Amino acid sequence: MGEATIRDVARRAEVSVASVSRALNGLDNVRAETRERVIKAANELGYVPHAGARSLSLARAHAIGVVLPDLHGEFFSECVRGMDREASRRGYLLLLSNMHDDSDQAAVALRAMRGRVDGLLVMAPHIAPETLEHAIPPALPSVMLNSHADLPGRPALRFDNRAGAEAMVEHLVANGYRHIVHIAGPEGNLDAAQRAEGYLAVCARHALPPRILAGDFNEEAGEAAARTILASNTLTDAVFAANDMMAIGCLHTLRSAGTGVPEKIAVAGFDDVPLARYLSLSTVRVNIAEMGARAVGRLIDLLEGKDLSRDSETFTPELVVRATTAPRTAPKDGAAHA
Amino acid sequence: MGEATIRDVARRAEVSVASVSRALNGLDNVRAETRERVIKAANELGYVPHAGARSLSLARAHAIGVVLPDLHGEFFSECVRGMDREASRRGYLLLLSNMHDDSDQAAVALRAMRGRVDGLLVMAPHIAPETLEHAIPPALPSVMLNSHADLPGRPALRFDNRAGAEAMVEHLVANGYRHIVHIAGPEGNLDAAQRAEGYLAVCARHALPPRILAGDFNEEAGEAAARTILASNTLTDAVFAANDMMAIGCLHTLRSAGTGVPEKIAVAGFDDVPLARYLSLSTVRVNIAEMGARAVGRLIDLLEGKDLSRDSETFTPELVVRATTAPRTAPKDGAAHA
DNA sequence: GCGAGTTATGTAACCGGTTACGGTTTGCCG
DNA sequence: CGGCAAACCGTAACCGGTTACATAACTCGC
Repeated sequence: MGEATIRDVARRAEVSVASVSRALNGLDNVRAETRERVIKAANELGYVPHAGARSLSLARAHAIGVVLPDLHGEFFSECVRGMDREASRRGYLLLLSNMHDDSDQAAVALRAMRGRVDGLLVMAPHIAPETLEHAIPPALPSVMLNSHADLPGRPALRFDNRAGAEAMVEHLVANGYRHIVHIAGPEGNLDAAQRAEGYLAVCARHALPPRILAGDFNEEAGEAAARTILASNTLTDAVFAANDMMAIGCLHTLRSAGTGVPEKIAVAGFDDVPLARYLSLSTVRVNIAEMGARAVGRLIDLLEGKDLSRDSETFTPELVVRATTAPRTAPKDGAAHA
Repeated sequence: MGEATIRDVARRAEVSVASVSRALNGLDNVRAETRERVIKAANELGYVPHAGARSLSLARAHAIGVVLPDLHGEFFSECVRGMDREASRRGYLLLLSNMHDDSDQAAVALRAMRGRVDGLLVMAPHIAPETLEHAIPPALPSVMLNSHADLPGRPALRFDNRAGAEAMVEHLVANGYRHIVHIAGPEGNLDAAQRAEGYLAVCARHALPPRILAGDFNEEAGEAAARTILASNTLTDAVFAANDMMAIGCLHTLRSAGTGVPEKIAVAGFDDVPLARYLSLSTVRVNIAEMGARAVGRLIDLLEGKDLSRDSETFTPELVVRATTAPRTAPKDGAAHA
């Protein structure tokens, strides 16, 4: 039933287990003829080393644990794709574990990694730093992605949501929009909070009246926000949503209601999901795959002692201007939506 | 440096390692007072059991390996999302490994799983069955996803690409289209081949002239196909692409060239990516997340001896009719594109 | 107060690898 | 051919858990 073990190979090649180990791992203190006998026996038995046992005695698993929150669509796959690319390039496997917005469950997930992985990649923008610090096994090297604060000894990689949001709102202002509404992301989410901050900063800078509608990163929130905007009698000539999905929901609802975008109201999002291009939605692009790959790279450097600087890194997102924020054509301060 | 081991806990609680193991694993032959002492000691030391060692002695890793090809966007994330949901519900972790279209690399990836996972989930629509069978460690229970043929002893889950394609082409015929071109997927890909089969079957059934253009599942292939169609003087009133991305590329190029969709040429895809809805693209929906979850469920049943029927399952995809295949309005056999 | 029966605990083997250490061969030299 | 170093190889300990088995402690009935 069970697979062949190193002892089976040893028996068959008529050598000791030590020689088998040495031969298969390419150590040089093995006679060529012995090595061949071993390799032959291993092939005949279809021997595959038991990674678990190996990592136990080496204290090295050649795997890294990835703990992600519930990410949507592209975001998740891009992130994992980037990580996987770098990991497999450097001979590591990825152990995946979602953490469904629940910090107890997160702790369980993190503990389950002990003894299976050499390091951890943690993305938890919704969990408080002290909770997190307490949940991560202290001896596991780890790299944080987009998390709240820096944890001592663990480099953090994040993108500058605030700068991205500022760039977008500045762009709107430059294109003549003055009554810009922000659809916020979920409460307590760090990305969302930083994007809102950027929005507020630009409003303050230009003495524009800020207005924030609640949202949760889902399309429906964008639709609801659009209805609120249409129903209210507050002047609005642009909407900056905290992510693309909400922007898209908003865009659709506005257009369905006969409100031209961008003629009456401009719409902008954040993330640059593939859909955005097709809808000509102006947005802010974050190269999440690259960040994932970089995070894996950093972690492995750390594991292999190649990187002793535990510095954090910030990725600056890129403004992507498309048709939904075309320069305002109506009179400078003319009525948009009443 | 290293984390606390079970022996440290034993020492501190002044009991033997056996008692620690028993106490922490909830066995009942431990005095209540002893158990408390052990738990206290474990907490004080921040002890977390070493999963690798544990799985070595239990011969159970509580992890399952997932080997996927290079999937695009949503497809990948949906698949992994479904798997993760079911896996974490049942207390398993996912070990992820991409297999970049290269069968040697696939073999390496599969071997690396030995001794880390209890079973395997393999999606490899591009790898020959015999190669695959040879590459999978024979003692590892596994479930195949969308792979070529059935492998003995390993259940396969797949969706009925052929039926989906037939449904779509029948729909086109029912809506009055007679000159339907198919944009094929990559050579050697099973999904692609089956979709083409479905297309050919319906053409034969209605005595329509089949016409297949090469493609590779990427958007550019759809664009190229559109240009070919526009340039050729063969009559064409509908395009059925083997996946949505090619359909979308085709759609854009046709419209940019002033060819109305669906007035002049209808366009249909396969997969129902989120984009499809926004572009009103008719397509065929496959619930990949559900299939992933089901695959994990089957595998765990198999591992835990709950499912001894090694039957394969087929998921039937669902026809999603949208605007790009609206009923033909022009004269029954009028000129479409010359 | 003593033996049987029950329950709690400890000792040590084991899972499948790696590797320090010591022993045996081999090769080379004088 | 003796002697020594170098090369090769085997034995056994170890990684950190689990658990069969042996042993100790405790209960109970008489």
